[in-house]
Amino acid sequence: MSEISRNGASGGGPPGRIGIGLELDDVHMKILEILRENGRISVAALAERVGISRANAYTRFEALRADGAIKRFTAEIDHVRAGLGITALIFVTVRQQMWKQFRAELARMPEVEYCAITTGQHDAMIQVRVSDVAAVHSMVTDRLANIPAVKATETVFILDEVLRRPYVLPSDRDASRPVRRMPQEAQGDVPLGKMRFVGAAEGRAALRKDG
Amino acid sequence: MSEISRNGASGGGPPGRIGIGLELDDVHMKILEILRENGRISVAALAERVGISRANAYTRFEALRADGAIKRFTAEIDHVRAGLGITALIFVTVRQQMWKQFRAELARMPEVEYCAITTGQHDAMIQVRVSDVAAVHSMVTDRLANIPAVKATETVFILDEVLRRPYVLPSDRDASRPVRRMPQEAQGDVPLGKMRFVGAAEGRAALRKDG
DNA sequence: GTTGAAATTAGTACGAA
DNA sequence: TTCGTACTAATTTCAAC
Repeated sequence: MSEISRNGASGGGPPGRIGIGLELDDVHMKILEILRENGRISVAALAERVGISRANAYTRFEALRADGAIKRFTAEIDHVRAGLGITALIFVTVRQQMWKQFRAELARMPEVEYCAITTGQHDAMIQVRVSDVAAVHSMVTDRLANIPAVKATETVFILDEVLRRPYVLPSDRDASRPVRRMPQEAQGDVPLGKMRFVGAAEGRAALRKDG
Repeated sequence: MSEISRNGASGGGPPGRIGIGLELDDVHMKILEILRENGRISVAALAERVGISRANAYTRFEALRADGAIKRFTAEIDHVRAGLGITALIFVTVRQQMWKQFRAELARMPEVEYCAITTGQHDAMIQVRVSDVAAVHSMVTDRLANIPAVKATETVFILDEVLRRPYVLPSDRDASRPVRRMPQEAQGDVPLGKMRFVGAAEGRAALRKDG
């Protein structure tokens, strides 16, 4: 089990603490970027790449860890090689006032790699990795459907994972959005009809409170 | 850019090689599990936890890396702390025969953390992390809508990331599915109406070929 | 916040089981 | 293959600046 808090905030920090604990400067950001692409780099090498002293690098490294800005270090596994060749997304509609139960049941399903609460038609999206399609079917019909909190599910299979980036930081964003434009002038000749934003369903705002 | 191949297979291996390069035994699996929860553990400590010699651990560690079973080591960042507090899922319908262009454009969008091709109503799901909701709007209307390959989009926001596990390996699965049951007897008194599996749309099978 | 030197640990090589 | 040991290189810690 590894529950992470609202939008990932205060991952490793002391529970109950709200707000920022550490003001992240450019050097912190650079450290995070490097650690995202190489989580096993030594702090000494990190210091050299960032252009700071080793002691400084150790201090900042520990601060980032303690603050929760770095949640954990992990190895990305090739699931196919590991015997889990099937990935599926299951969109779940959850009965109101039953989120606590839903989350508890999720914790008991090791096949679930990721779960997010979303706006839109469904309430949650879970990503599962299993060895074969039969296991997806079993997962949905045996386990999910038996949870009273689950009102309905919709399952799609992932045919290909095109992209998985560890480089998502504000410094990347700046490069792609050098100028902040007004939506009106930016849209120009774009056919707006092909876009759709889906907000939360009625009464959804209350759903997070009892989770 | 970090393109990963079909369902993540042969991630770091030599291109063009098909099939398994390394038979993964229980010891390999145990190593993968430990590295998923602690990507910065020393090989010496790894050897001790697995119960093998250091030399053996180094050999296996390198083999897993070279084989591509371990794709990379990375630090999981708290995106809120890093200034990217908004996460959204954008479901994209892609015009057939234009996947190559779509993928090329994706590579130029640093906000995109993950992209998968799926069955179901839409063709792809992309996950983006940005600093504010305006950036999502800008992303969808300015950038995605201007891609000819994009026929339509549907955007939902992630309100909370409940779970992100690094423990998805067959050994977990075995614990949760100790007995392989037939679907019929397994379903029992489950209301089947609430589940829905969504296959690929017509003509979708051809989509991956020109990607 | 930086540098440098001591203590510790990591990584490599190689022979034996 | 795997293990154990010895050897070399690098990292981390700590102290002074």
